[in-house]
Amino acid sequence: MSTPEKAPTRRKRMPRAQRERQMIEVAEAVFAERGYAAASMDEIAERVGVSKPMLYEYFNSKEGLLLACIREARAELRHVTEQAVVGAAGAEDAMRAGLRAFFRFIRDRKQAWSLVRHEITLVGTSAAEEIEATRQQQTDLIATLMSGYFDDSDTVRVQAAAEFVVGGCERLAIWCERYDELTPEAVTEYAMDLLWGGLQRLTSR
Amino acid sequence: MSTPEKAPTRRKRMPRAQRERQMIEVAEAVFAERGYAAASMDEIAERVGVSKPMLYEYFNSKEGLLLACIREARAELRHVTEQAVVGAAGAEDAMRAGLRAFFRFIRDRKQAWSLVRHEITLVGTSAAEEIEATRQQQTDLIATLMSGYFDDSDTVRVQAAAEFVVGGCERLAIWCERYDELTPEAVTEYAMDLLWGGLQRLTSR
DNA sequence: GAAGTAACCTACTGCTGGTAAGGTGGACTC
DNA sequence: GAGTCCACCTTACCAGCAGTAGGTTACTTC
Repeated sequence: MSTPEKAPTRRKRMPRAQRERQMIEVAEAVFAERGYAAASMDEIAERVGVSKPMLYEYFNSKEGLLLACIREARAELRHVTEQAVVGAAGAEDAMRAGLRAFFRFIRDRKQAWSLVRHEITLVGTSAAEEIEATRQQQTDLIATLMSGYFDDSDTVRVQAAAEFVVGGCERLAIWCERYDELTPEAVTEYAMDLLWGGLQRLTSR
Repeated sequence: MSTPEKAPTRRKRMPRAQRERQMIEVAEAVFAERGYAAASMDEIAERVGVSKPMLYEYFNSKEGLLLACIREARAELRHVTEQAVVGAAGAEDAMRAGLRAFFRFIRDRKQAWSLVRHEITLVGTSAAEEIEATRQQQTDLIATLMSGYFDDSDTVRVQAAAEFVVGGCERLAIWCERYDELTPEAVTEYAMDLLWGGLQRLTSR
C-alpha cells in the first residue's frame, strides 16, 4: 500500500575506487559475453548489485563504461609487453619476448581481448581520439623496437612496418583461438619468422 | 480529422531487386556515417523514401541489414582482387596486383570498407558464421597464392602466414587513410617488402 | 549526537528496434 | 473494361533500454 514494509535493503557501501573496479570487472564480462549492443546497463547494474544510476554516476554513459573497460584492458596489455621487453637482451630477443607476452595475454585474458576488438563501436564518439592515442602507443613501442633496423630518415616506412606487424599479430591472435593445441610460444615463432624476414629484407636494400 | 485529406502520397513502386539495392546503398552510407549503434532504422527508411516496415520486410532486422551491406562490400572487394590476380604472371606479380587492387578499393570505396570493419558487432548473432566464412575465403585466396612458397605438408603454417598478411594489410589500410599523399601503389610496395621478405625467410629454412 | 556528505535508491521519460493489421494500385484474366 | 489477385506500402502501435530527477541512507567528523 502506501506504506510499503521496509524491505531490509542490505546495502553494502563501498569506497569509490573499489566500486569502480568492481563495475569495470562485471561490465567487461557482460560486454564480452553478449557483445556491446546486446549488453544492457540494467543487467550490468544488477550483477554488480547496484542500481543503474550508479553506473551513470561513475561513467556517464554506456560508451563511457565501454571506454573505461577498454582503457583498463589496453593498459594491462601494455604493461605485460613492456615488462617483457625491458628484460630482454638485443632487438630480436626483445621482439620475441614482446610477442610472447602478447599471445599469452590473449590466451589468459580472453575477455579483455574480446573487448579491445569492440573499440570500433566507439568511432564517431568523443572517446575515439583517446582510443586512437592508446593504440598509437602500442605501435610506437613496436616502431622503437624496429627502428634500429631502418634508415632513421624514413620514419613513415617504420610506422608502416609497425602497423603491419600489429595488424598481423592481432589477426593471428583471433585465428589461433580456434586451435587450442597452439601454444603462445608456437604462434610467437610463426610471427617472428614472418616479420623478421621482412625486416631483414628492408635493411638489405 | 477522421477523414484525413488524401495527401498525394507520391509512391514510386519498384521491383524488389532494385529496391533492395537502393536500401543497401543508403544503409551503407548511414552506417558508415553514424556508426552501427547510432544509426537508426527510421532515418534509413526516410532517406530511402520508404517506411520502416519495408526494411524489415526485406532484411528482418537491423543486424540483417548490416549483414547484407557487409556481404555486398565483401563480394565487391573479392571480385576486384580476384580479377587482378587472374591477369598476373607469376606468384610475386599476382601478389602485388592483388594488394594494389585491395588498397585501391580502400581508397575508392571508403564507405564500404568502414562497414567491413563493423562486422565485429555481429559476433554472437546468427550472422556470425556467414561473416567468418566470407572472411575465410579471403585468407584462402592469399594462402593459395603463397602455397608455392611453403612445404605443402605444413598447412597450418600457410594459414598462419595468410592470416598475418590479411591482418597486416587491413591495419595498413586503416593507417594510410591519414596520409592522403600516400598512393595505393606506394602502400602496396611497403606491404610487398614486408611480406615477401618473410616468405623468403620461410622458404630458406 | 548533530551536521555534513558521499554513496545509493525509486520512479520516471523519450527514443528506437520491431510488429500488427490494413490500404492501394498495377497487372492479368475474361 | 470490370473483377480479382498479390506484391508493395502505410499508419499506428508495443516493449525494452539508455539516460535522468530528486529523494534517502549510512558513514564520518566534531
